[in-house]
Amino acid sequence: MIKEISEKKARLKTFMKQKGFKSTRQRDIIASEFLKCEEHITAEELYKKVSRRNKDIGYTTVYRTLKLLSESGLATERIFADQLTRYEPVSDDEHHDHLICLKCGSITEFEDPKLERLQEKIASEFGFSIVDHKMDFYGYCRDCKK
Amino acid sequence: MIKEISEKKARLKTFMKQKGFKSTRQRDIIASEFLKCEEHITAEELYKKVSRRNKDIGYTTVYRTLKLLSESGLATERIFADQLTRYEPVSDDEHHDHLICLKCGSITEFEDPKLERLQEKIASEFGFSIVDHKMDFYGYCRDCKK
DNA sequence: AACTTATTGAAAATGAATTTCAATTTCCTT
DNA sequence: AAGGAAATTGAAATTCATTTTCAATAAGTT
Ligand SMILES: [Mn+2]
Ligand SMILES: [Mn+2]
Ligand SMILES: [Zn+2]
Ligand SMILES: [Zn+2]
Repeated sequence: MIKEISEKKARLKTFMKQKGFKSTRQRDIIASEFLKCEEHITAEELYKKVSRRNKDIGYTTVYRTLKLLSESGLATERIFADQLTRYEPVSDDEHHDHLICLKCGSITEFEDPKLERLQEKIASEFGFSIVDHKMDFYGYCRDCKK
Repeated sequence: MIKEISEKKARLKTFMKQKGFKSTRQRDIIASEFLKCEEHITAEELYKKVSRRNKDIGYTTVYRTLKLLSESGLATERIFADQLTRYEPVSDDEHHDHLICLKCGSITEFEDPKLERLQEKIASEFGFSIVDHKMDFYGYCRDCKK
């Protein structure tokens, strides 16, 4: 997993070079912190993590770097019911959906090919071609429903 | 359908009386305009419709009345990818999901019991009990995909 | 009519996210 | 290594939808 992180950082560097963006100390720190963190993090949460050791890195730069990570394909933006933009590291190109607990806030991921196929089928009945979809379940997780 | 509207307005009145809210000219106008309008409207859009004939009704009151309509069960709040809060009249307690066209912006509604059942099945595998879900498809409608 | 309570609209406030801008840094070219 | 164009940075200002505040007004109860 440490290898995976440096591999991703290498990918980011390639992306930046290709786009004419510059490598900076800030981007490196923010990206490292992001890539090793738990999933579905907000800009503010990441800013706090980064600030712990680097008091000179600005809020704005965290926002900008998270955008950059999205553009490079290393992060995905997600917005759940609280309307905060969250980011999660992308592991290859696997797609997944989410179960969000209304009590503890935990987010569980799942993937179901049957579901994806059914979605395509429904869409095609309307002559609709799906580019993307959002599928979030809100309710109570095993621990919270008691 | 005109009967349906006045029926809903009656329901709203009952709700307001029960909650100790007052009937006002503004609420009546806003609710009427909302209930007869096309679906998935934003506060601003409704404000414009209302303002056309009633230049004295404030923006804030439209926001507040839309909230009231939600609380009374006559409207549902929906947020799609543009992050604007939209409201749609609720017809009984039927549930539906949405196909949103990325080109023309049209929103098509659908309902699929098979999909709902599959969702329950997936959730139960995680010991998760669903309270609500959000399922939006983004892509191109029949007309726009050419 | 008198009175209590809710409602209204304008303006101010909120809060996440974006933009602006002058100072600094990166990195390409000599 | 030095110069210089172009990108980046952080703080502060701005945006934009939505909410809150508050004094004036309207509703509904007695
Ligand atoms: Mn996820
Ligand atoms: Mn709908
Ligand atoms: Zn939980
Ligand atoms: Zn379309």
